[in-house]
Amino acid sequence: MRRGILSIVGRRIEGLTSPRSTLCPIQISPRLPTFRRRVAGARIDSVDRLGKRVIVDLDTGDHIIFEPRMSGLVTLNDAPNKKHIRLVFELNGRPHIRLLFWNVRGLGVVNLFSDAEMAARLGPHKLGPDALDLTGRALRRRLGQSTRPIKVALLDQKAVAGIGNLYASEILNRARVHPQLRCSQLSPARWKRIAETTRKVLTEAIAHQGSTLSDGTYRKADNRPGGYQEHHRVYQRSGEKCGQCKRAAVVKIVQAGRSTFFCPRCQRAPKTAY
DNA sequence: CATATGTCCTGAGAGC
DNA sequence: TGCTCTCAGGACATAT
Repeated sequence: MRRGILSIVGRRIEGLTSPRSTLCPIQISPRLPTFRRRVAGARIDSVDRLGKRVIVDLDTGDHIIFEPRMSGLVTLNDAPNKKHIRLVFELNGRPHIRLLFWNVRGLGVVNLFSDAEMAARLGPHKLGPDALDLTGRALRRRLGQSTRPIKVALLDQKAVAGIGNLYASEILNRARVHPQLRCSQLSPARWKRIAETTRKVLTEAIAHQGSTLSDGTYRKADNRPGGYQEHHRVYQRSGEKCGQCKRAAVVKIVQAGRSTFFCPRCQRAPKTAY
């Protein structure tokens, strides 16, 4: 998502509009008139990613924080449909481009933060290390004492930033760790394997430009579907053969109100410390 | 403090 | 242009 919009760097924001919509408004802070005033004329210095957020840094010292969340996108010029385009940033220069915030369910959030607000809201005590930089040591330090199931804990952005529900199941399947194991049961070697697998799975997913699921909402910046869903070994594959061992059937359970998919053959629950 | 649960929202799909 | 129901899930608020 970040790569797809890199061409906005160097442009200035000429306008910001929210298309008229009968849908619920996205959460935007500060409110649109203030937001618009603060970004008007600002030059875009860089585009970063932090966990699941896309961060646009302005020469005014402000930062636009996009949180597309589920079924949301930050994209250029074109979106899966017009109906769910929530914000349009008009940029100067040629060719003409517009930065779009597209969001189906209205769960997306857009914030405008100063440097100080960035540190307070997205600093290290608010957000764990990015999943692509994850080490077994860091993961164990943050979660090793927890009594939570490992799958639930992996979704905690304060422990590690960037793992969503889909990838938590895929990571544990590849690491061969049962999702219901408590964090405190896991050995250092196991934490190391989970961290390595996290980096691997997310790197592959990014290389394939993400996963477009059955609802078709996730798209690359050019509005074409991602390809990683073809590589899912367990996610949304209940009853099908596990993509890893190709023998046992994938099982779906619910943890903390979220679906978890796993392979009972690859991911056995050990009887002793693990 | 740690952990668990409810809540927000729209659209897809199942079942009748 | 059938209707109703369930489910999907990030992050936060609230409860325990």
